[in-house]
Amino acid sequence: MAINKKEAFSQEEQALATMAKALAHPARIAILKELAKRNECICGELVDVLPLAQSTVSQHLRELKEAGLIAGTIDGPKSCYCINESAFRKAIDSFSSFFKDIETRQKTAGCCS
Amino acid sequence: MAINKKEAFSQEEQALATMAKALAHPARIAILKELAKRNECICGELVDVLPLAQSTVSQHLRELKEAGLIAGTIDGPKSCYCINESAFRKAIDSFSSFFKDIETRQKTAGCCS
DNA sequence: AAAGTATATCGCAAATATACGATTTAGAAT
DNA sequence: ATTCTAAATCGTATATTTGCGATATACTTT
Repeated sequence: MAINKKEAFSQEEQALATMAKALAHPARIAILKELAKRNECICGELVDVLPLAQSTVSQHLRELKEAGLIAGTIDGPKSCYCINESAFRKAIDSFSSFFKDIETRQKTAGCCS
Repeated sequence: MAINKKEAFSQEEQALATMAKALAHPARIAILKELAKRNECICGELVDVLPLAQSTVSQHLRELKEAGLIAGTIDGPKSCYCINESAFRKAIDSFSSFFKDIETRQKTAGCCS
């Protein structure tokens, strides 16, 4: 019975929800912070920093990559990841305009606040 | 094997991930937009607007309520929901400072961009 | 009191996410 | 060529999410 009804919503709503989902796990938040902190790409150092197994970290990295938030290149036997700035900025813009939209419409207090 | 490792992360990371999760479904994005649009609280009109069954909408509303993003009061036989402005603003601040943090650290281009 | 209306909750099925160990892949070093 | 190292992928177990119909709840209207 759990058919995916997500397609029934607007592109914009779907896109924002997808970005939110990419950020919906503390491990992925931590990964993004760590990547930004080090600036230059790192790889398995994340495994040392995070309280997760190597395979689990790899999985989270793939999710962030699929969402487009990070990019990865193979550097010898290691893998090197970094933040995809343009995609990230687009994500920020989506969130910002959504938040702004909510805030500007919300002029007066609702009946239950 | 899927023990919850979320507690192993910082409070801040967990809180942000929780907020992101609340926004991680297009139905919940749509609900928030609709609530903001109408400003005054509405209830089951959401069921008419959304392509989902009444029980499913109710479930999404509960999730948003648990995340603190909306408030609900019982108004006779109907239920009345609206955006919890202060909580919402706090959420916006969390996202903003996270994004800002990422952006400011990310001065130079990473090795794989 | 009885019937109607609006919501919430329960129970269930299916899909997806989380996590890990084991294995595979691929380049580096001996 | 063999061994080593780093990372991705596979297989699997469990947890959570999504979705719906059916039922329960609670207030209104008749």
